[in-house]
Amino acid sequence: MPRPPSPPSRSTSAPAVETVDTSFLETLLGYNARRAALAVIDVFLERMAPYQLKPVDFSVLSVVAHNPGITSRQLCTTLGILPPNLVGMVNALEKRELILREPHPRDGRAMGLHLTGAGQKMMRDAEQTAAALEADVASRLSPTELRTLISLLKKVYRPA
Amino acid sequence: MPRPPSPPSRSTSAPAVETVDTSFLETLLGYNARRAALAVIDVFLERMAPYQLKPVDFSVLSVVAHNPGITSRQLCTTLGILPPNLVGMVNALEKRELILREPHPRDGRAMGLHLTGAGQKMMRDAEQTAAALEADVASRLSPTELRTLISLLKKVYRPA
DNA sequence: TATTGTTATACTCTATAACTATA
DNA sequence: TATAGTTATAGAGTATAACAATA
Repeated sequence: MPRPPSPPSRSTSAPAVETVDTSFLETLLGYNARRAALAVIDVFLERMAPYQLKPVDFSVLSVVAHNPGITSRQLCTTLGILPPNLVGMVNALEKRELILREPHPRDGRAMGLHLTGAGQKMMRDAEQTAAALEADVASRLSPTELRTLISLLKKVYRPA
Repeated sequence: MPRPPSPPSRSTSAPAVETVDTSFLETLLGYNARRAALAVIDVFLERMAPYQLKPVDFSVLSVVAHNPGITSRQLCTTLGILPPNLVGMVNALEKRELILREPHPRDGRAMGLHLTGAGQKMMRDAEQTAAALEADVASRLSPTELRTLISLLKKVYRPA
């Protein structure tokens, strides 16, 4: 198992490190996926600030919007959030009158989650903003490249 | 601004929510990139457990391995870590005798970071394990698709 | 005056155990 | 008994301010 090129021999008068070599990390999918996700999230935080929504809040509201009556448990499973950690988020969103809990029609233990009128109105704008912001972040990709990228990402994390 | 198909009319005897619809979130690059990154990281944590390396530790060691003499400041800039948060990591890696601090040749304030012999030996195995693990996670992608995916991700987060 | 490394500290995120009320 | 929602709490991860030594 050969070690490729001999290291830059630190014992010379070489200037320690001038330009940092990250070529190995850049061969790793995990490294690149994380950097890309963080880049998008940075812009997300800026542009969604007017709505006071962080990515998790947005995900919760969006899933509730498209699945009225969904239970907390279902939300947790879908988004990979642990139940104790969801409670605070839902409480906060309820205090902001964007979301509300109603008794589940057939399970006395569960609560169905719904958007309020204000919540629905806000999410229409917020989802549009999110889509626009992503298009900006991915502006160096053609529409076809973006579709390819998303489809390949799904292949990585999707169960089947 | 029309609202597409009428909602599943919760007021009927409909079963609240049966299958959760995440189709909107799945159109978002940020959502998909984050899910994919988390999927890779999960497997990373399992398979790198024998080395007792979390993703950050691995990144630090890998960059030091390929850039002997690099300063803490350079490491922080490269990996997006804040200086106060790097201190503890380097201390821990130093205590494990994988890394060591040496005075910088030309800057009395700075310390150059280097891998120990044990650190170099371990990272040769660890980097091989990381590459193998990623190939497994991306097993549903062809080699060409994986190359495409990584190249598109770089286009998203890279400065230029 | 500016920068490197560091300490102290606070805030957020994520994780575990255990309780209650319903099933 | 098992599950939904909740509480309390612990542990990572991430953030800012400030200081000593050196540039």
